[in-house]
Amino acid sequence: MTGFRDIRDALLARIRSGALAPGAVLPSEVELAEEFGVARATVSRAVGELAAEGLVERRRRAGTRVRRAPARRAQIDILQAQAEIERAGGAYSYRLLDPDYPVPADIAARLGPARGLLCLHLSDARPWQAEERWIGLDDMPATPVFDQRPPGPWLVEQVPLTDAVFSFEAAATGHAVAAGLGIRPGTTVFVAERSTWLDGRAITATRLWHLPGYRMELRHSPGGAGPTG
Amino acid sequence: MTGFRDIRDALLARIRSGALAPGAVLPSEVELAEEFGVARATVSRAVGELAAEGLVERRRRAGTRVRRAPARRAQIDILQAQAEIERAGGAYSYRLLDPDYPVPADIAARLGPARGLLCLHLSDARPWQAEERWIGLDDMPATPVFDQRPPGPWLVEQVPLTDAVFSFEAAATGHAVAAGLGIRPGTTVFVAERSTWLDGRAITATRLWHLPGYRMELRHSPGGAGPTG
DNA sequence: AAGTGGTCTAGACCACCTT
DNA sequence: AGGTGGTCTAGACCACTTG
Repeated sequence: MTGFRDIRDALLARIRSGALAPGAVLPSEVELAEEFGVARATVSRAVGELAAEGLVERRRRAGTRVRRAPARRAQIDILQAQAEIERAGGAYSYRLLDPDYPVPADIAARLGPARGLLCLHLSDARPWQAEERWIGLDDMPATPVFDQRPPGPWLVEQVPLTDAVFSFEAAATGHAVAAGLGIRPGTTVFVAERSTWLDGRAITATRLWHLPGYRMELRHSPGGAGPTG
Repeated sequence: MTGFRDIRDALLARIRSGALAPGAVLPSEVELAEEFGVARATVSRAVGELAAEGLVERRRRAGTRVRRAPARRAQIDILQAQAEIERAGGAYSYRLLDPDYPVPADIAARLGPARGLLCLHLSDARPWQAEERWIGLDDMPATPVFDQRPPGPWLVEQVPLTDAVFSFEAAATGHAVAAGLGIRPGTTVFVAERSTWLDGRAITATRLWHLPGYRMELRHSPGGAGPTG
């Protein structure tokens, strides 16, 4: 039996091989349905997946075209520190470094009155990631002390689903962060920042400072199958 | 009329409000179809989107549950330098720095015999990004000189769709890259690396070196609507 | 004006997994 | 064993946009 995956993969193969070159128009859904001997809805789902991945572009009346500059669209799963450490085979531990961490101006502008803290995620008792965390005080239930458990999981439970803005950069560590990580202050490292929004209001912001040499990796596979190598 | 988006958004609101707490089981598709007065396929599409975003987990017979640790899954669109510069309002230009750039061992291990080059992407005639590029020589049509046009678009046309592995890190610039960017050698900057694979064979690899202060930003919105703030 | 994709319906069968 | 999600069908109507 022919499923929507078969059709999606067949079209993907045509694109890869060049049979459907960038800019080319695909046969219409009706034509593809006849060719593959399936209902139009099945074709629609197959082509819809290719469109969601940015490989083709669909427009009513104009039809479906292979994109000339395919969006290299990758999905990242942002893991909590504990999950990432344990996936790498390390034993996770946690330490609160500063329960009353200052709130910089740019964060205050976003969050309004906020509480700051600095904590450390360790792998096999070695520092692995320093977390600056700021939590807005509006409309937020009384926050725990976070001296035993990290703030991330608690926040996820309080506000399970939110919008987020991520940014990644190379930035120089301040004194507190460097001391926590055990590196020289001013060392430039990889920083991942996340701001979390609910209904247009910022709720919490976090900056995650990694050790020198850290890499964030992600994979992208059009069509779903993972890279072999 | 009730569409699948309405149902998706209604369920999302229940999850956000806590009416459907983490771990809770959603009503079955049949029940939701009755509640909203739509066909089961419509409910299925709505819940399917939430599942694709990692907000709920579906299992046959067991039903659909709200994930306890929601995957914060974000989609990145990796832009070509020219597109990113022009989107930021700059005038794009290109310069080839070294048509015979050395191939480091780790790249050679992946690509086999390869050609290397170093080039520069400029915004308003100021260096913006240095690109180290290596192209495998197997099964690749004769490569142009790349003295006028960047290699990225040419490769996209040759091999429109490929798997890719991305990585991001903070790394120290070498002499050639630093000279191209006009910064001090050894400066640690944000680096984005991409390896491109086709059918398990590496085709090309690239390392993109940015200026100090560069940030890569991306947004994530469960359900599709963008963050308001 | 006409043809394309976008969506929905009502029904059906199946694979899978929990009970 | 039975209920759940997963998928497909055949048909329909609609929105859009191009020619």
